[in-house]
Amino acid sequence: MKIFYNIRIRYACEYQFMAKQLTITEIARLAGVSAGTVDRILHNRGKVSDKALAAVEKVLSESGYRKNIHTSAVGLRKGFSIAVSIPNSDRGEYWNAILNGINHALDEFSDISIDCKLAFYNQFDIYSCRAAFESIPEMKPDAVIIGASFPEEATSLCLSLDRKNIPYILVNTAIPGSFPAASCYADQEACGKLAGKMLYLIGSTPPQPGKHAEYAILDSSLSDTCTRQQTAARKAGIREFFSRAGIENCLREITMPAMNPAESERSILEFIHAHPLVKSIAVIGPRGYIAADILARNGIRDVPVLAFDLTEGNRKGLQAGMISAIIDLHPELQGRTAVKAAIKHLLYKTPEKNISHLMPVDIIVAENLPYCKNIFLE
Amino acid sequence: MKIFYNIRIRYACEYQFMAKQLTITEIARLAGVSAGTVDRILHNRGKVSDKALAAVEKVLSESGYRKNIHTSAVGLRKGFSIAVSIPNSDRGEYWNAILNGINHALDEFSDISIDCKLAFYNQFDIYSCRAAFESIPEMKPDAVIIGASFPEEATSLCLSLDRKNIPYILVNTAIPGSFPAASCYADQEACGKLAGKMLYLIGSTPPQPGKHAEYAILDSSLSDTCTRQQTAARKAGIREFFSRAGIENCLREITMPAMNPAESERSILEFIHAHPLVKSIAVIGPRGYIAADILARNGIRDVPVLAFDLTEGNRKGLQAGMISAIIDLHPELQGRTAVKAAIKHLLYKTPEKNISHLMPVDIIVAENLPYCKNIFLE
DNA sequence: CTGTTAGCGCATTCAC
DNA sequence: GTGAATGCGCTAACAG
Repeated sequence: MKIFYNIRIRYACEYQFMAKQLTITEIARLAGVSAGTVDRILHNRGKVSDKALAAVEKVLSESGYRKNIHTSAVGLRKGFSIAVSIPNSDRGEYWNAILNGINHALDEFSDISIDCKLAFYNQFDIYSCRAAFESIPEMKPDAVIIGASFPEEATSLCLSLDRKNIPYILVNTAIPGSFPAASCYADQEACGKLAGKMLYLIGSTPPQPGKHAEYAILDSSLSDTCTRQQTAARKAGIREFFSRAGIENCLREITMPAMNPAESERSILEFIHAHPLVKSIAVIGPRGYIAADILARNGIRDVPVLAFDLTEGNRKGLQAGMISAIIDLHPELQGRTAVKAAIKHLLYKTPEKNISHLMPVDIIVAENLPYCKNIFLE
Repeated sequence: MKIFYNIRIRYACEYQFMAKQLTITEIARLAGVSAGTVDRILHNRGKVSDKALAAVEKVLSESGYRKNIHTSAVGLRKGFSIAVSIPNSDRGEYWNAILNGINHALDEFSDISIDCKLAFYNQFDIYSCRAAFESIPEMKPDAVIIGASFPEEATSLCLSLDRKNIPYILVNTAIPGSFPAASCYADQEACGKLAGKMLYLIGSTPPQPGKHAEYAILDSSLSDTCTRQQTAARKAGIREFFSRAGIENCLREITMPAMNPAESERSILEFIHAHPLVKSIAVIGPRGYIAADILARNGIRDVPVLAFDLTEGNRKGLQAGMISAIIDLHPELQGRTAVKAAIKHLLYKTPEKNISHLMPVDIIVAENLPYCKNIFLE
């Protein structure tokens, strides 16, 4: 938007005035044509004389006109339909936060009538994912929001949508080789670097003499392909931080069989006792609170835990002091941004494609936890 | 908003459908009255029979109706005028970020025609503040956004606006005894606690044997009354963190005469040499990078600096490694939230008053700096 | 008290 | 090719 500064000094203060938005009627008047002609030009649906076109484009470029998407939607007198396919998840879990963001955005834009169809699938069941993805084109949506767990299935859905010329937006993960209208995700390797720094910081407290310190990365093994790629990127980021900081050879790794509590507990405790120099643990998967709980129940209080994702469990772990810090990838913001991108794409008819919306990554500790939930309250 | 879940199982996935928004005409039809009557009820501008009122309210409550603020603004066929009075500041400074947030929101809501008049004043010149504040009522604005530096002047402006029944929104600082439509600010004491934790964390790296560690709070003295109140709250927060953590008697304070570079440098260096146990410094004012620069130029590399506010200078200091962490109070979000609150207040005719919008507080380090700017990109 | 009416910015249809 | 006319959700003025 253009802002015209009309500054004059008075007393000791300056005044600015915002420019008024021009309307289509106004543009038409200035160009000496009718509103209908301007509209035809804006939507390039033909049958306009070169003379009229030149006149209108001149006014358009000089005035910095932007159409009012809300009245535009009213004029269209039809809603849009958006299909969403993401993994199912319980309240307080990661994918549920993305869903919250989507719902929030639909709410925020409730004046644009949007019919949103959701097809959930089981993150660990490739067949349910195929079924969900196959049902998407059948819905004949105007746009699709895709949260991928299985790369091949996602790619095939993207290609199918490309063929049908239906725009789609990716959340949480980018899919190489696809041509989304937009993708909304956090840079996992950057998250890893941030995690590395926090792992290092929380692990150095309180200072202790002698011996060099060690830091642990805990990976919970059960997960789908996309999640594994993400955790690999996080791991690489952590290594990158330590390597850049010149702290070599201090990272230890441990895997936790996520679906076997007894075995998990055994291997974590064994690891801790075998590695007394470990000063802090980063839990790469979303279940930091489970590892933290195991440590707490076994009286291990001097090994702070760093977790990923502000899930219900991690949040409670942070409040209880069992978790020291959480890296937040803003899943709600991802969902919200995806819906906004879809609306933009549908209402502005000639939008750019393949826009990457990189999420902010935040460190949540006990002190700022109470303030971190209302980022996009209305 | 009400969401109706219309779930049916198919393949292995669930479908949900969003509810359609009802229109005023639809409400009128359901209640057996005309649209005009519904409108009168929605804006309680009287002359409605009890019977009609009851019928409409019934439909209203059952349908969870929410009016479309954008077409509403169109129907009003008039723009609103908002006056903004905040301290002047250069690009990249704190108040400029608030202004950015305001401009961003005006842009986001450019379809609602808003005429925004800005009256800047000099943060350190009470006379310019009086002049700016006195000019506000003259503008006859529909709503006012106030950024206060001088409590008395702000209070008097608030009272004057109260008398005239003009809603106002406070940014950055709350003003006791006023009745704003909303206030948008960060909890400074909470920021202090967060700063305390970070000060402690960055100060404990690398671990060192013997002697207990000390931590410093650096206060730059030149500032207006409101800022002094804020820095006092931050200081209290830092003390609170250390006291709760059971780390007693380890905080040292130093004041820096902000307008005297030579004197600042002298007193900081003197302080550092007199306090060799100091492990890290929190700069309470917005000019952390100046202190950081003094340390860097004098070869003091083992005392990490914690700063407040993502100003241009602090941002560069962080990138250059002279500053270790920055506490961000999201000034842009404050400005944006203020405008949104104003719009809400003006368009929904019966809004609640005195809503506190508490900002999130974030820790910015080198690793997440590149991702922290686009929180509310459209 | 109430329904009707006109008009806002936009998109579309339909004569000319 | 083009402008006029219509309708969307909403508000406000007006006539009964």
